[in-house]
Amino acid sequence: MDTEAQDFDVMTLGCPSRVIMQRLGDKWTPLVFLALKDGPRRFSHLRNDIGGVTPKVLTQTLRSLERDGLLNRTIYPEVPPRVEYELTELGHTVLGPLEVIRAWSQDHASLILQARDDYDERNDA
Amino acid sequence: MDTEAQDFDVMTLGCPSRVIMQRLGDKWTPLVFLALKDGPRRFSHLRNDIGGVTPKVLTQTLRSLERDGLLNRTIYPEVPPRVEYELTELGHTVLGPLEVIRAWSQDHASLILQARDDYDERNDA
DNA sequence: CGGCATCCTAGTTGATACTG
DNA sequence: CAGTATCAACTAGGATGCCG
Repeated sequence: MDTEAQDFDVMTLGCPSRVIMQRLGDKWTPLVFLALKDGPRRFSHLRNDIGGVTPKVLTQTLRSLERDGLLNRTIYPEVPPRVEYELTELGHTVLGPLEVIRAWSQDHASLILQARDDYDERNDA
Repeated sequence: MDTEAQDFDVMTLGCPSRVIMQRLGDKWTPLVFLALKDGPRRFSHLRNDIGGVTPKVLTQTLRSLERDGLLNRTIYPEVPPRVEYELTELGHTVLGPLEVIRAWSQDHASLILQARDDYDERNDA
């Protein structure tokens, strides 16, 4: 079958692709992806990797991503319990785009910080 | 001069680069960038291009981006007033990363939508 | 035309404590 | 260990109306 995916346009109000894009950009999603890029990780591992995340919010984020088919959650019936999260095939395809954003952010952070200082100085000094 | 930019790590709580990344991912920022990619645009033009944005939020977004040095605001002293927004050089460098995200979102929207349906059906039908 | 001021709501985030 | 429950902000976002 052909793609016909170009009905989607993020500029249009209510277009699903816009919601998708927003999910990618939310506060914790990119960080979860980056934490999972090298393979499966346990809950507590993720919590440690992602500075400042609380268990509740981490759970929420993971659930959303699981729902969207971007990662899998595997429960190992052991004592103590073990749960692993792993990117799906679809999830792996986001890694590239996200890395680009991450790189840009890290590379230009100091420039932007300075632009802010300049702006603030000009406008209320 | 050398880069020394690698002090920044989005995984670290409080790292500025994380804030930057979040700004890129907020609700309207990417859409503003995409609306400005082909050159300067007026306020009302942007408002029309970006489905669902209110004037207040558009203004807020534009101000933030101006403060971050990503776009310039030019006032033409005419009657009626004309104000144009244009990406700065720095602003143009985000366009690439953002287009990648946009493309991914539009290309995979239907897959994700379906994953959601499947998930919801499995879990509460 | 291009905003700003005001008020308001509704969803998100967070701190803390507790459980299977 | 891997969450859930509860409660308390917080604040982004929206509706409306006025001004230079």
